[in-house]
Amino acid sequence: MSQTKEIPLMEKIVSLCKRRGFIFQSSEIYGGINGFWDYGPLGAELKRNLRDTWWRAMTRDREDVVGLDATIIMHPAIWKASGHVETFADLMRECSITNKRVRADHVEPQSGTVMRFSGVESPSGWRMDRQMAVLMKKTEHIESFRKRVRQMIAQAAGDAAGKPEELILHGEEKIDVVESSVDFHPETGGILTEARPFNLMLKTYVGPTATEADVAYLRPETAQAIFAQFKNVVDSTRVKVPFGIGQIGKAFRNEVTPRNFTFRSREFEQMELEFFIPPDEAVRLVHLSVAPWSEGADLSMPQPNWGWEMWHRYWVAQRTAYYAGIGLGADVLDYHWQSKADLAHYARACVDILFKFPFGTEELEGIAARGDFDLMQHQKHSGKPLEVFDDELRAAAAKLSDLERHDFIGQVELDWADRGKSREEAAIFCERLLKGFYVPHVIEPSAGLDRLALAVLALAYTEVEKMDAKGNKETLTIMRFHPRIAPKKVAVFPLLKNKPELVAKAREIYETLKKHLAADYDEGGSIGKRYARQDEAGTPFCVTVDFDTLGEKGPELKDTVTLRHRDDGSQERVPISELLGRLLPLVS
RNA sequence: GCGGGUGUAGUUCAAUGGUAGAACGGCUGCUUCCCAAGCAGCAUACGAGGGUUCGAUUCCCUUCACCCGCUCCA
Repeated sequence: MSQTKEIPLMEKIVSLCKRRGFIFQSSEIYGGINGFWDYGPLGAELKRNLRDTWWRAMTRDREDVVGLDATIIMHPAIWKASGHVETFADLMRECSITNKRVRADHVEPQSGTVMRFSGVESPSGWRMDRQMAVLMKKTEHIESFRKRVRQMIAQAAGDAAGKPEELILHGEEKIDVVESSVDFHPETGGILTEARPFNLMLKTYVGPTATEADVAYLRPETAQAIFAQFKNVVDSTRVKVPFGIGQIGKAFRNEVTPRNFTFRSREFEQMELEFFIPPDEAVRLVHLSVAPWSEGADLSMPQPNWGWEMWHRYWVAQRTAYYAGIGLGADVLDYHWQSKADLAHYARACVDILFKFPFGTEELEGIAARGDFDLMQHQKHSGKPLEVFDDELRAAAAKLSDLERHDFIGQVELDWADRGKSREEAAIFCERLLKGFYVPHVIEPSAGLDRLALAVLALAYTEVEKMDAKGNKETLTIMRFHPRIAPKKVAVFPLLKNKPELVAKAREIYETLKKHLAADYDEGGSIGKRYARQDEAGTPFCVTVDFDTLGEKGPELKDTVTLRHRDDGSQERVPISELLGRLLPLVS
């Protein structure tokens, strides 16, 4: 048994997920389907708990956020407005050696000699018998060309091919001389594949005819529905900026390479908040200045004079506190502030909250300050105004003198010019703003539920070495979930299953507890085995009914049970009547 | 999508051109049993399709899935 072959952590987690019913491969009996995963009984509970903690923290516990539950398939125009379809129109071609992708209409014409290799092999025995055509540029020396080809192949093949300089190229021959050809990759010179449309949106047809006119998409993010329903929410709920709309739901992406278990899958669940705030210009008009952010600023309570930057920081702090509340503390999280160059053109700032997964530190959530880009896009494409009206703003604007008004507009034009916006755009914005109207800006904390589930699984996974009764070393697995998110909160056992009095009492306790929290009942195997089973399920508490419970040792222990704690195995004696009161606060 | 690797009970592994064996887990029974105790018994697997062969889990091809590297990631 002490056969210690080191199995990577991720593999152990995947095994446990299957063994205990957290996560299964989708459609497994048919061989599985790439990029899709199912949650088993324990996983479904875990995911539901996570979903609930988010919903509670982001909507119910707040006065300024409301919820939405929109459809997965929406009007295709939404994806045109959002920019998602644009990529779809792109025809992409790939270098046939490195698979580097270029837009078909962006290939620069090149001239040179086309060389063909019939294969390559390395001293380690690796070989590739594929024919490869590569363009040798006019200015390129044959030796540096060969070196470059070897490097390309080595890189594309990864570790298997070994060192690039040791690769042996076979069957080199000149096959053509081309002038201004667009069939070779501008960087690598590798011959390009046929152009093909490239888009990560999953496509379907609405209606029975299934023609091009019926094309619709499964949403690649839940956010757009929130923008599309912005006006309805505003009109139906008396919300007032600043406020947010939260949504949890499935999204779909035709990922090129689903990887890392459930981390990148093709069907996944998002938890997104779009939090709408006034543009800084409106804040300045009403409050004369915008609160500047600096390190250590008080972010505990939103203030009326906050601009986008404070709001953005506020949400980073809120989300960090949320993660801490379910056991993901500062020690396992990291932050990546995107540089100006990485940012999408419309975004003002974006921070990724990262988790230290076994396969690397990867994104759990992105919190973006998106300006008014989204609502403006939908306003433009739908032709429906998505402005809000603000009495206070209009009153403040009305108080301005002509000179102050002029100065204000001038300042806005200057600021906007810095962000590449035209004077006309600034003028239209000012005109509306001074009448009390604006299109809200947005802060978007967007989290992946499946990623979060994977993170808490990885974090919870703990192995404990132990000597068994025979003196052999054995490894026990404990899933140390935060009690709030644990799939099962408590398990109830009779010490022995062949004593009807013990069983009856345990059943009675179980029936009572399960009305209030996710409970489990188990009488199979020895008591130690049952504890171990619950440890693997991550159940934080176990309750055992024994002979003392029945009063066999005297009246003072009658109607008390053993309460056993998962993380340290400690036990205490608790009256049955106090159980629920003890457990409920710990798990909710 | 490209290259490499891997597919055998629920899990981790073994063996074999003549249809598979273990450990753990699961189930049943016995046991005043508090941390995977013991005893007895039971069930469960060659990813899928095709080919070669008298016969394929084993060899070949295709396919699917998983892992790694590249690529992609609104």
